[in-house]
Amino acid sequence: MKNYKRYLVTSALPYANGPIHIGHLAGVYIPSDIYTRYLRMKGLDVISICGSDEHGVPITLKARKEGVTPQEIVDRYHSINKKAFEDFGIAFDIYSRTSNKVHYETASDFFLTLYNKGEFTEKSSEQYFDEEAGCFLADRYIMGTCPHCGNENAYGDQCEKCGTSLSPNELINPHSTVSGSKPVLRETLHWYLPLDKYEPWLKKWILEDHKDWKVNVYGQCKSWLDQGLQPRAVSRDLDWGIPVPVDGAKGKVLYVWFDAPIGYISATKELTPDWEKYWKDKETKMVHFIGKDNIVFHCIIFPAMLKAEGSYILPENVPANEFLNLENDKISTSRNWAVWLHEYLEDFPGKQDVLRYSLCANAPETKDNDFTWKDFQARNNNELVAILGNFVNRTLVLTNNYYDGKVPGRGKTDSNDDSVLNEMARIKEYVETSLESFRFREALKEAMNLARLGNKYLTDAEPWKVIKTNPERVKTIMNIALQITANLTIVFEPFLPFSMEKLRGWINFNELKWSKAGNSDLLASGHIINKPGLLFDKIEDEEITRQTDKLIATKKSNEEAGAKTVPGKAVITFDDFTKIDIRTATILEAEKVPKTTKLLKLKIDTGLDTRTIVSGIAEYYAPEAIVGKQISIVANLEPREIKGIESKGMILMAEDKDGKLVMVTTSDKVSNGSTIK
RNA sequence: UGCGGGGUGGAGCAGUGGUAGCUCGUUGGGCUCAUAACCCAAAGGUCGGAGGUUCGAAUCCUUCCUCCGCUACCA
Repeated sequence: MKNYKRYLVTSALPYANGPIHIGHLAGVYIPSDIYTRYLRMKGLDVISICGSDEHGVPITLKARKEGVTPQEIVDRYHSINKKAFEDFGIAFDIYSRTSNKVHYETASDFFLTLYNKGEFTEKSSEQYFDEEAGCFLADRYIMGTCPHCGNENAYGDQCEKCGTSLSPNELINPHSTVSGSKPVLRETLHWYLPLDKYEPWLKKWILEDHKDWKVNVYGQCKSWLDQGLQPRAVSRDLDWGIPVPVDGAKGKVLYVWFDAPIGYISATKELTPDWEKYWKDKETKMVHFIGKDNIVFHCIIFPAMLKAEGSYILPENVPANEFLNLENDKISTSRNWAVWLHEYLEDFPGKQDVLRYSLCANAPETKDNDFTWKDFQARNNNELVAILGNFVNRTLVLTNNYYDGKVPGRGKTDSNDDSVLNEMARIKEYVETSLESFRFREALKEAMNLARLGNKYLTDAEPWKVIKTNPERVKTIMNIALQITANLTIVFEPFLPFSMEKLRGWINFNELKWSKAGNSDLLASGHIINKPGLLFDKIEDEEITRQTDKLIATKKSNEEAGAKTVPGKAVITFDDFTKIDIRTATILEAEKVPKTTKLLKLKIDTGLDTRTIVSGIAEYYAPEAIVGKQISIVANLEPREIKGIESKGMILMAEDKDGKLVMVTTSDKVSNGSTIK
């Protein structure tokens, strides 16, 4: 393993439009915190960088919705999240923000360097422009009718009703959410980073030189590289963000994905005047902690930017985690399906380490995992209380009883003593190896094995019995139990900093050097320990029930919200209505469109003609079951090509609130082509 | 749909060719220093299904099913 002079650890910048939840913690911030705490304990030169990502369209939308400025939004969540991290002991050296002056300068300079080196290509394209407001509209600023489900409040990038992703020019009757006017297409110029140019280099750098990356990360990169990279726009027409620092770029800002990772650099600048040695010296090891949604930015785009700039180092590893679910359901901010950090601390004050422990022990390192309150309780009661807390308690109580809190001297050891002491040293190595390779779950389990070892040692040695026959021997036993306790404060420090601080206070021990772990003489004979308390408390069923009830209530209110029928549409004239040619028809043939999940190709008799219609009903109707059925169709809809088949018309379907489709038919059989009015 | 990542005892996971392992839970026993905590033992798996390669497969190949993420068809 190469030895580096210093470490630069970055954690994904949380987006400042909402609070932090357990998914963020488990995926990114707990691993990065454990890693940096460990490196610091080794006495290495390490800095941990994070901050709020404060640009981008969703923040401006949220601001508009609440009638405040974007700055107010980011100020709010920046301080909430900064505090949440502090409260949980996530020890960044700096928690900065991308609305800082130093970040504006850094990002502008970065852009200019690439610009002057001719690394960008320029291209103009047609985008929607709001003539009343006098600005270009980002996708999210355009609303209109969803061509799929008829929802009149679909956004330019996605319809939130049916989940379809859209592009603005697909919307029917698009209108600007800024002024309400109908936008027009207008030419606009943007700068692109030609990722394709870096493809050969990226292929070598990742696919050949970094085979050691986690399989999910490597696989995702390989997939992108195999498909071929496209130039990517680095600017947007928007007024919230960092202005593009060149002439003729009025009203244009850096695209948020370009500006955000540079935030790592500017935060470092803000932290130390020595920032360049962390970013530009090959002796620095840079590690990005992120979630799986961020892989492409940190493994492909940001490295390409750094490479294009030329003077920066590249990440040595990008240990991305998968996602955490909550009680079998995706965590979702908008559905309030989450455990928010600030709420957790209100319900479980002082129990940061319990959450840290259960999230790390169940971290989604190789696949999506599920957080359940029952598991949380079990981890606390059966592991933290029963194994770690109990061992510490047994040891300290016995020491106080027998020796009045004075560490007894160790006499001659027997073979069992020796093997326990050797095992202690070996556990340190295991924890270390696991941490170095970003296997935090495993590292934590190994650390817990030290407490298990201690429990077993006490039970085997039975000092409470031996004290009656051979008090000298008990001194040795208790000395060893106390050495194990002192060791626990070191190996658990990265994982459970709050509890270990408590424990160090009880045993008057403040040696936080990783190199001391495995040492069997941490507490000298005669060393005085204090009266202990309990390291962890049991969590009763009622507390867990309160949490699950809370979630059940959330689910219920979501269902009620979802059960609302689609809002009514605007009034139309009778003329409008008569334009629609609705008639009965019969399905003659039906077959599945190959390589699709939802599409059926139908041949139908409309009374006027026989025609083909492609319909997205395959999930609800089997082809053979619907041949011969009489249905209703819109006969005069503009033909459209779907998966290479021309579809002439649309079959009427009733869609209920969970998206189930049911055919609209007549109650009695009528002849094909009967009009419906 | 395409691509990526998963599917291993009740739960959560490890295990990339050589007798299937860990933590928790369960059952039985022991101990009493300890927050009914601790220690020992046992039960529990045809390693998603089906084919194949091999002396030998959870592990390699083919194919299918299924879950998650990104992506795509719903006129």
